[in-house]
Amino acid sequence: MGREIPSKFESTEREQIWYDYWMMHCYFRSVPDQRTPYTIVIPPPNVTGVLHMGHMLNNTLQDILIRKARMQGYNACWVPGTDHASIATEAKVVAKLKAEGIDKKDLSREEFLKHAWDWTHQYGGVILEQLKRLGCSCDWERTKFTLDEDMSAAVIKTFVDLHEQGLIYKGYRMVNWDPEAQTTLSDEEVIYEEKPGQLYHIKYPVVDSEDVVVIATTRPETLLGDTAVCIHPEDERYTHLQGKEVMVPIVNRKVPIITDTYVEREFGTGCLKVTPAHDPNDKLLGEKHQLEFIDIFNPDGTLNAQGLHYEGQDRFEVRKTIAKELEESGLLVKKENYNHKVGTSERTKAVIEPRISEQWFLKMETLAQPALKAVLASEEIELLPAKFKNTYRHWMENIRDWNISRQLWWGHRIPAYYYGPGVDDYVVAQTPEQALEKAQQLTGNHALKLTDLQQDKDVLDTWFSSWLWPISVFDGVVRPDNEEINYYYPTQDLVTGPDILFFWVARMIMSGYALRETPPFKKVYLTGLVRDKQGRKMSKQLGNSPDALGLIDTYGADAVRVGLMLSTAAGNDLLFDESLCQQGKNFTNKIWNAYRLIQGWEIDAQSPQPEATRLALTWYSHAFSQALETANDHFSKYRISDALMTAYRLVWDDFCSWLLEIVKPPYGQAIDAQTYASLIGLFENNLKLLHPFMPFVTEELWQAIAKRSPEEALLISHWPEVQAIDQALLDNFSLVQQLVGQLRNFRKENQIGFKDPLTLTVTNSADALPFAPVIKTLGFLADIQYQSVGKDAQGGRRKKAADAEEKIALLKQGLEQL
RNA sequence: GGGCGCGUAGCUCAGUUGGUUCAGAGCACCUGGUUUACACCCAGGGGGUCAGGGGUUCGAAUCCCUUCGCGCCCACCA
Repeated sequence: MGREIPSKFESTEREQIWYDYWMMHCYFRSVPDQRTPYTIVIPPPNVTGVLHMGHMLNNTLQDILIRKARMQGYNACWVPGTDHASIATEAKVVAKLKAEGIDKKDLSREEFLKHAWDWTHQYGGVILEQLKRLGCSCDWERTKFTLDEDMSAAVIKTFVDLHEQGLIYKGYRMVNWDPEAQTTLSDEEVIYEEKPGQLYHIKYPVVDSEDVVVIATTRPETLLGDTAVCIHPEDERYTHLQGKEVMVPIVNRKVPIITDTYVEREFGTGCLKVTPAHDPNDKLLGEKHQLEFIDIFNPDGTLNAQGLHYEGQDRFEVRKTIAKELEESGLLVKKENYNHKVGTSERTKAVIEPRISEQWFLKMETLAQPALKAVLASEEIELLPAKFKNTYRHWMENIRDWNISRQLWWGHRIPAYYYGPGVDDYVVAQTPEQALEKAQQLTGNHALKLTDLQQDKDVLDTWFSSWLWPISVFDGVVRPDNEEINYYYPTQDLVTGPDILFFWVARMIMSGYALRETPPFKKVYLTGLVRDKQGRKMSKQLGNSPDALGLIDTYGADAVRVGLMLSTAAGNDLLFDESLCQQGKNFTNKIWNAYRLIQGWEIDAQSPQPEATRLALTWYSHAFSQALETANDHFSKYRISDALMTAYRLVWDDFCSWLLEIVKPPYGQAIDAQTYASLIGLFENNLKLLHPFMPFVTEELWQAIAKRSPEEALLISHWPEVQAIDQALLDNFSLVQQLVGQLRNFRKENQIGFKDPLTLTVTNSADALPFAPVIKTLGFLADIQYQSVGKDAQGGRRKKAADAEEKIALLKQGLEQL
């Protein structure tokens, strides 16, 4: 690169060039060696996703951490990858096929999976390419996908092992059914939303009597599945009904009136209809009182044959028409408006239907114990910010078994093989061959063939692969003693959003202790949500999410990174405003122009270094060390935003506004060689400090300063060391800064131009005037004269601040005497 | 219903064990400046009853109580 550099940093073009340069020389590649490892595993984004603000935020943070660690001499390893996201991806593929006129129902499992893989191959790499544009220095050769063969092997092995330990079981349970995706969801995937609804009061005639009971329900359609009516045993209003039967309207089914203290007498009519197949509480009642379970729904949320003449109609449609039918037959007493919480699917937004079905579960209680201890008692794992510890504890202490089966095709298929017609006629094994062997042993039937085995149709919850991520990416599940897992694991930091604290973080902690008896990471940095300026969550529906790549195109990746980091304390939401990117861009430009100034000077090897310059350079090296120390401290506390602001002010204010203004040679004159060399050295340190935040512009300037070999790239240079800091010197300089300000005001107030020479008279109290030559230079002073005014009273130790104030006051006086 | 957190300048936020580094930073704003790195700039400036009230203390943004406003998490009231 020649001496001429453009007047602006051409981010779009140059960022790409530097990224390719790094990639070509493979400096992100890490292999185990003598150094201490510093490892981060990426929260794998959805394979078919595109980069959004949340990704930019947490990946910028990870990149800053990994780049700084790399510069500090750690063997930095950031493992990238993507998640197959079974329900989300399957939903997208189904929608795409539908748009093409293909119904999933008409496809075989194999045909559907082929479409899903095609989709994955088409879009799978997109988000990773976008991360490269952000500047993420991941170890790309290690890129993993949660459905890769080795990842899959880890999942299957874990399932088999946990099953053998008796932790995985099959259960006939009430689960959250998503009629849209037609699969079950774990409790964590259900979002409860307050929704307006209606409370219907319905008459149930008492058998062999003119009497009726009135029940209140928000879901009248479920009466088709009613198998009892329940009252409180001590409710005097209904004592006379105990032991009798009622007739369920429409279906005309005789059902018993049962009593249970579960019923709240004050709510509604104090009389509860019991639908064991479609309500978790009713299920408990049903089991307790041995009631019949009648499932009235098809998987898609329409009614089945139990729905009589409503068969085939949608549940919400039936709710309306059934109310109408009841009204016509005079059984509807009233309906009132009522707000209630409705469970919806996190992914499809469909209203959840509680349903009884056969599912696979993982027992959580024993797994949770060490994970709870690790965060709360031993603090082997630290959550940042710590306020999430409470939330974590609450969840872990009340943990429920994890429903890990999903009625989907896109995912890891459950390794259970049925050899007979019964629901329990199965064996669990890693391969069909092993399954056959087991089945033969178990049944004693050695005539069993592979074709006699039927593999379970369900796949595993996506998180059942993600929870192994920090271990499986190093092949630590299948080969638990390999060199890589022993070297890289446990990882250091995990950076992710608090929304997946339970889905993912807690479960990784559990798998870490279950599989390796160690924590998967030491710190968890929980970012905030990215919100818009009005504080609203960014979402596609609102259309308030800026186009992430568009921002990079407009401002450059460095600027966007700085913009994001400027106001983001751990765990605090980030109110994002594009002007932050503008601020980032302004800073990029400022750094760029500082270099343009320096490199534009002629160098004169002969001319001596001015005293003011010598002093200023000394001061800046101390100021730099102090800022570095502060920034290091912020980093150690994961206060990334503060670390950046420290560097920002150092470079903008101290370096550009003070140092460069002092050393700047008069127009047309050359700079002495010694100063130039020192200045370049100091500027290089600035670049190192800024590199983790703004990798591109700093590398560009680093390479512009001198021709460097790939081994000398800034990316792998060494983080600066903190030198001894002379605090007195720094204090003195801040006096200088104050005094120069006073001088400027003095000129302004008295309308004295900068060309007019001034003389400052200093009394002997301030005769230790620090940095006099600097003051002379910056204040455009002709001279500084010292004047004795008698003995100075120096009684005792005066406070530094008071002393300084006095000095400034005296100096001011000196000015007024001019 | 239970739990956690927040409220400091116009905006976004620092403010560690109460005290002369306590009222701060960045942005925004106002005033003045540009033939000589950068107007994506420079110099200066204004601006806060630290949500309201009460208490503890020699002393409170900081600790306690209370009211109001906001956010998040958990929970089976039909």
